[in-house]
Amino acid sequence: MSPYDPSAFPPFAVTVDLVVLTVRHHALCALAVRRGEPPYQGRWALPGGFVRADEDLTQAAARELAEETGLHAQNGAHLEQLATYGDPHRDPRMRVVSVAHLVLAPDLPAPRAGGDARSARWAPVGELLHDGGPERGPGDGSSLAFDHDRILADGVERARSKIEYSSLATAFCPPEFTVGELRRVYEAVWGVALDPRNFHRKVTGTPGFLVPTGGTTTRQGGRPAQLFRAGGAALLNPPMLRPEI
Amino acid sequence: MSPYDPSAFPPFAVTVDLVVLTVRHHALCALAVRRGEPPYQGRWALPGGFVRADEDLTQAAARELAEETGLHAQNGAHLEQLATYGDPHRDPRMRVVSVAHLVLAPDLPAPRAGGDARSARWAPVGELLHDGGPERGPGDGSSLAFDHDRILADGVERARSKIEYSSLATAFCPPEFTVGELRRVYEAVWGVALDPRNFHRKVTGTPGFLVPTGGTTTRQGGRPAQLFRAGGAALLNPPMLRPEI
DNA sequence: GGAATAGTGTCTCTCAGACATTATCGA
DNA sequence: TCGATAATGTCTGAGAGACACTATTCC
Repeated sequence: MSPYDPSAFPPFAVTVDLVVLTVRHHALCALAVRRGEPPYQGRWALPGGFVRADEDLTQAAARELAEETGLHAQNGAHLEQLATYGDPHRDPRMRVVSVAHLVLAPDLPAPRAGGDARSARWAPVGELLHDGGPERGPGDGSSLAFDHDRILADGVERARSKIEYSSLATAFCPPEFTVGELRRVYEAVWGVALDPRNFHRKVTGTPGFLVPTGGTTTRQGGRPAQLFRAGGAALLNPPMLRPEI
Repeated sequence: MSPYDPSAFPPFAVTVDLVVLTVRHHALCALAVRRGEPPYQGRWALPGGFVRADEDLTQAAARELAEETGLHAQNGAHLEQLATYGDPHRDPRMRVVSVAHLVLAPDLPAPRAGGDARSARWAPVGELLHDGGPERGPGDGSSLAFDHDRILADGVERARSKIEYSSLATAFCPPEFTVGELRRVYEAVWGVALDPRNFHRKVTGTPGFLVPTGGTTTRQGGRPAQLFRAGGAALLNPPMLRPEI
């Protein structure tokens, strides 16, 4: 290993980008902001910004999250580092390394971006990732700015994988939720239909996953459903199984 | 999101650090190099170095790997990004963000570091992470430089977790290997004993995991064992199950 | 023959998947 | 009463864990 030479290291800009996911209207949605300046002016992008000289990467991500959504990572939302993207040409102006973070949040009020609703929106990830139909494709102007398509795809795949073996699906739910609401989260994130009976048996039988609050709700219509809070367990054992294809 | 201001971003140094793991003598070992200059002069550290101005993060990791071990990522070794560490004070001299990478390699010849064997070694991760006994602890001079203890711990946990649901355990083996050799890899990485009969049934019954070469070997002594190559499957379904505790 | 490792077989219990029925609300 | 959702129960097959036996080599 060559020794450090503090006077001769190449300077980088370091940013954080956020993949903020939520479940709205039975669909997995990501937060997108419209770029107001070049490059990629007018295109949708993931929210993000520079890491400041005195803050940690996680702090920077939490600060950007609060600035973009008003959401604080301690209020039920989950924040974790996703991956780092550093292709030399990912930003045409300078060398930028971006540390992407993944946020899982309950369904929120309309996003805000400096108060301008047209510059921020929740978009179904299927639309953003061009799964919506054959008429769309990369490079036709509908894809996200920079390499944010890939970052978003990586974040979605992380979320889909992680709700299998962790209790993170509860991060998409309000503080108290029903088994049916939790099932609809799994169905939206995975894009599959799950058997309500097997799902109910599974989640209520996994130790530490759900804690009954004693209350009930009829907000979904039909018979009143028991309310639960997230249990303390971080890892599910045995895991939830994602149906094949 | 505040717009880019190319003239006013805080400059960072970006490095790659490597968690290079292998299985030697029935133990999971990591590559450590001795630091030749301050800070932490004389202490063991993970190999690594600066990312150059024109190279991608993965390229930088592969280059450092080749410089430290002579190992090329295409020769059976596995290289993937691990996580990024950017605490403002992780390096006392300047703001350094390190993108850690994880390498899984077969048992190699003795490491080299500029030809000086005393400045690089394979160390059992149990020793490096102070699991060896109560007489050792953080801060007593036996821990790694910078935040490399944590990086190593994260890399080891990634490896332990990933061989459950992927075929990556074969990256610790030579191109042709026996079921028993693969079992000893799992035993070393997880630190547990596995039932040879159930293990054999499991790995040979998982589609795409192992491909018989037709050859046999007696290098382990005893009855000749069939030789296998890694199959094409990247993900194991159903996964290998790590015994509890 | 003895020691070592390789390979196969059997039993049981857990659990996921498929499926039916009853319960309790609002309109 | 109807239509919605919630909750519980039964059956079956796949598979993991525990365990016994045979096979083939080198000494």
